[in-house]
Parts: sequence; structure tokens; C-alpha cells
Amino acid sequence: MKKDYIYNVIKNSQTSLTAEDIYNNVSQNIDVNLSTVYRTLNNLVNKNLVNKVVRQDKIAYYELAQDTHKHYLICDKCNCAFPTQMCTIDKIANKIKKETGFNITSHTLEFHGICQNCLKNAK
Amino acid sequence: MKKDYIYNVIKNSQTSLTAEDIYNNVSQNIDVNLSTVYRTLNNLVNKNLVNKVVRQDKIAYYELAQDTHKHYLICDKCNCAFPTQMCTIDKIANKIKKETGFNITSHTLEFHGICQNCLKNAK
DNA sequence: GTGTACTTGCAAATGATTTGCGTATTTAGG
DNA sequence: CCTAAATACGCAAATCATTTGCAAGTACAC
Repeated sequence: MKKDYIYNVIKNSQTSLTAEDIYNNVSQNIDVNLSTVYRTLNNLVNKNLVNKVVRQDKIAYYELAQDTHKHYLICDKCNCAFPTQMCTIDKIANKIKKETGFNITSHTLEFHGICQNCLKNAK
Repeated sequence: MKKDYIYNVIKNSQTSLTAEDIYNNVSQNIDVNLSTVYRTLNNLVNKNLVNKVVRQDKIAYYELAQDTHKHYLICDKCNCAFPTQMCTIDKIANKIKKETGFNITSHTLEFHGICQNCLKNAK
């Protein structure tokens, strides 16, 4: 099934991918329709095999759910994204939980700025 | 100008608003077109008078730029949003800056879960 | 084998947001 | 006050990522 191809692309990727990234990648090997990619992606997300995160650019990015919890440094110039694992949000989340009673189950964190490459090139 | 009406709605709001929220609110008093709202909103964002944040629901939310730095607790059931000012991200950001050289200029943080009301009603 | 349940492709629909374009309205300079 | 250049608007059509309806294809159960 095409589902497996799609899942593998995500599994073998170092970064999070857009539906289009995945479509392009899978298309190199097999015929597949974009809507199939979207449908499959939604299935995988529902089964908690894949995480979906909507970024400020309004595009959804997908990555393996069992990956170590990651957040991205997104360059506003070249739009590249570096993952970082520094995340002390859980502490904050716990504090908020206790103080407000809001039952936090997940969070998204996105850093924006300019990456080293773009900083260099700007000179 | 309608710009002022739009700006005031944002200014007088306790929470961040969508373009549609703003449109509905302004429409109660004066005639205005949705595209005018969007255009004005973009102007205000460019002038740094208003901040725009795209949430996981893929909708842009707007709030006064000079507001104290806020993040929202978003209920996945009723979609309500409570602001919280607990934010120690700047420390993390500085650490990342030093260790990676990525020049972070801003960040977005969004907590998801179930609010107290929905927790109650679920019982 | 026959049915029932997924899986797919294709084309059309969505929904938030943007844009082109022609018309008002504001603002600056004389 | 008066005209020109700059903005602000309204309206309709366009975008673009994503979803959906529908009909055909494929898989697996009994």
C-alpha cells in the first residue's frame, strides 16, 4: 500500500516535511495522488504515528511521532529549519496546570530569526 | 478612517482576535468590507502596532503589539483561549543563540489541552 | 466466490486570505 | 479654497493548502 511508502519517507527524514515534500519524494518511486498523501497523512496523525504541526507560514509539517520531542529554529529569510531539543516547557506546563487547572496535553514552540548562513550572506 | 475602528477593536479586546472577529465587531458600528479588514490588519502588523500569530487551527490571530508578552492555553474542545504570561522562553532562546549562532528574534508558544469547563462538562 | 471494508484517483469544493482594478476620500502644497 | 498625488475602500475574482464526493480498484474474511 502507498501508505507504507508515505510513512517510510517520514521515517527516514531528518527534518519535518510538508505534504508536498512527501508527495514529491514518493512520486519519484510510485504513482500517487496528492489527495492520497493528505488522506494518508491524516490517518497517520489520527493513529498517533505522525505529528502534525502548523507553522507561522500556515503550512502543516509532519514528522514521526516517536521522535524525541523537538522544536525548530526557523529562518525568516531562507525558511530553513534546524531542530533543537532544548525544551524546558514541560516545567512551565506543569506549573500552569497546577495554578490554573487547565489540563495541558501538548504544546508547540517555534523560534524565528535569521540563521547563520543568511547572517553571513547579508554582509 | 476605518483603520482607527479596527485598531480600537484590537486595543479594547482582552484576547487575541481573528480577522472575522474584528470584522463582525466593526460591522456593528460601520460598514466595512472584509478585505479592508485584512488589508488594514496587514498594515498594522507591518507597522509593528499589531502582532499576528498563526495557530494550529491555521487561522491568524491578532493582538496589540505593545501587550505584555503572552502565550495562550487553547482548549481543544471548545477552542477557547486563556492567556498566560508565564514565559521563560527568553532564557532558552539566549542559550540557543549562544550555542548555535542562530539569531532568534521571536518565538511562538501554544499550549493545547482541555480547559476546566470542558473537564467539568465531560463528567 | 461474494461481500464488506479500506484504498485511490480525479475533479470539484472549501475557507482563510490576497489581489486587481476602478472609485472615493484624505492630505499636502500652492 | 483648489488641485494633484497618495491612501483607503468595495467588490469580484484569484490563491493556495487542504478536504471531500464519488466511482472504481484492491484486500481480506467467511
